[in-house]
Amino acid sequence: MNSTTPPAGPRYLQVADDLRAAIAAGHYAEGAQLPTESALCDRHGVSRFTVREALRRLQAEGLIRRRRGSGTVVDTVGSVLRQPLSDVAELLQYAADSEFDFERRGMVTLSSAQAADFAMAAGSRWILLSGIRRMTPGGVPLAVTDVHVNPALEPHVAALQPGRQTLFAQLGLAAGFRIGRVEQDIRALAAGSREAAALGIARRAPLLRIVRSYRDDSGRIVLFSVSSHPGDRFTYSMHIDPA
Amino acid sequence: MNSTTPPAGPRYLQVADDLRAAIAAGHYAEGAQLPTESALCDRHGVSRFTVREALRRLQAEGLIRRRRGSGTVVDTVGSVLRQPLSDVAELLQYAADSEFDFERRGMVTLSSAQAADFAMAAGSRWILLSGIRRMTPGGVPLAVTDVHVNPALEPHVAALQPGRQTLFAQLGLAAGFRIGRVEQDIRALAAGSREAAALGIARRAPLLRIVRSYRDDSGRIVLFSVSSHPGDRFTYSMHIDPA
DNA sequence: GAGTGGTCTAGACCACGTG
DNA sequence: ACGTGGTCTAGACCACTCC
Repeated sequence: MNSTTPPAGPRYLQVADDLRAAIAAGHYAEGAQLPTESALCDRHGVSRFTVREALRRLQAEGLIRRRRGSGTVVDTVGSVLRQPLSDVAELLQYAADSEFDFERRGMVTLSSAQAADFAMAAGSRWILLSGIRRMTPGGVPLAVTDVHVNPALEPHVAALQPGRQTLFAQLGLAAGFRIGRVEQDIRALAAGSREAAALGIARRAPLLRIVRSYRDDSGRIVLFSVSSHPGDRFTYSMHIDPA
Repeated sequence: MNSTTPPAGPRYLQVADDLRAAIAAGHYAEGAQLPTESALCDRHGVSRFTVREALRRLQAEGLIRRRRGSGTVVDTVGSVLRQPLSDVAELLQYAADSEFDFERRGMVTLSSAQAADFAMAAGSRWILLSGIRRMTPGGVPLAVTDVHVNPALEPHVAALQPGRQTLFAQLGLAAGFRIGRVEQDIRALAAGSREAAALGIARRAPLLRIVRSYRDDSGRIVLFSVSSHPGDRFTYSMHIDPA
């Protein structure tokens, strides 16, 4: 037997997780210099390729900023309502920062109006779960969300748990598929009576509507969610880094 | 002297441009298989590292989709109002798909309310340009936009041209800086009288408000823009690919 | 000039999808 | 079984920033 235990996935993810945890633990403050690439190579006993792949991930998450000649610095802000979105990991992270309660509402068939609204196929059938997302349990509602699950996953729906894990991640675990592409459409519209009541805002108040579709790695739409956020309480934030 | 002319930047960008052009020219239809990595290595006479970096860019743009074991396929949709946003190149591409007319409105100082609204510093001073973005000249307005330019760039403002090039790109060319980070915040709010009149919608109708800040590579905010899109006429669309 | 990150090579082994 | 893309090594040279 070997003295080392290499259980987890790629090494660059382990390096990235290490750095992320160190930043979260406050070992590197905002604006602080991170170790150089060669230092990280030594510390983790990996090649520069691996270290650079790890740093690439952190940069995509907006956690660090890099400049040739200068080095790598921590570049993050802690505002809770900001939702940086660079990759799927970040998308899932957002879910972990808030609380989701839902109830099953049965099977639905999309009308042509809904289909156009959600960019989905008219007449398609889905298992509907409705819920509310809050920053803290019992706190101010951040969004009212309708989650539509592919009926093929019916056997796993009953086991879904509310909380800080995305339904998508839970279904993936239970049904054994892996994440593929995520698409999302964002628009503004006026609150209807249902959203107004659930969010505690006026009818016709501005809403931010986010429709996300999640595909597995074979391209099948596993579920799509329709989230309505009160305009005065939610800002969707993201960034893009060059190259 | 050598027979080859290596004028442009990194080789992976040349490879990426070649592939992008080939896809645009229809040599690879939507869903078609692209050459394998090793084939591209041979064709361009570069290492696999370089080819993979090129393919990584195209994947970030949403142009291709890759799966281990299967291969690389073209994966694009041509809908005009969708705005995939994976990197700065895509952001600039969006501008090229629409038409922007503006006029100079003079120097402004941000009130504390505006500062909070835009996530900028109160009391900061900017050169204000106001304009309207349309899909086609004289067509339906897509957005009304206020562009705030850093006063340090005053000498170059007079030379700015309306049209299909972003003001940011024009300023970068004129003032000689390079693109750094782009950040954007998206929220929903009710139209005021100015937006209503400019966009031809009702007062208090829902608006999608996008605030974008552009930094050069030293972190200075070169300009920020505040765009208001009519909720019933504009959907912001993006996607995220795994890993 | 010393040190940083950016680009690049020529190999290697592996996990996965498809025959 | 084979070919695909995913991960990884151990080097190298370069552009850039800072001292």
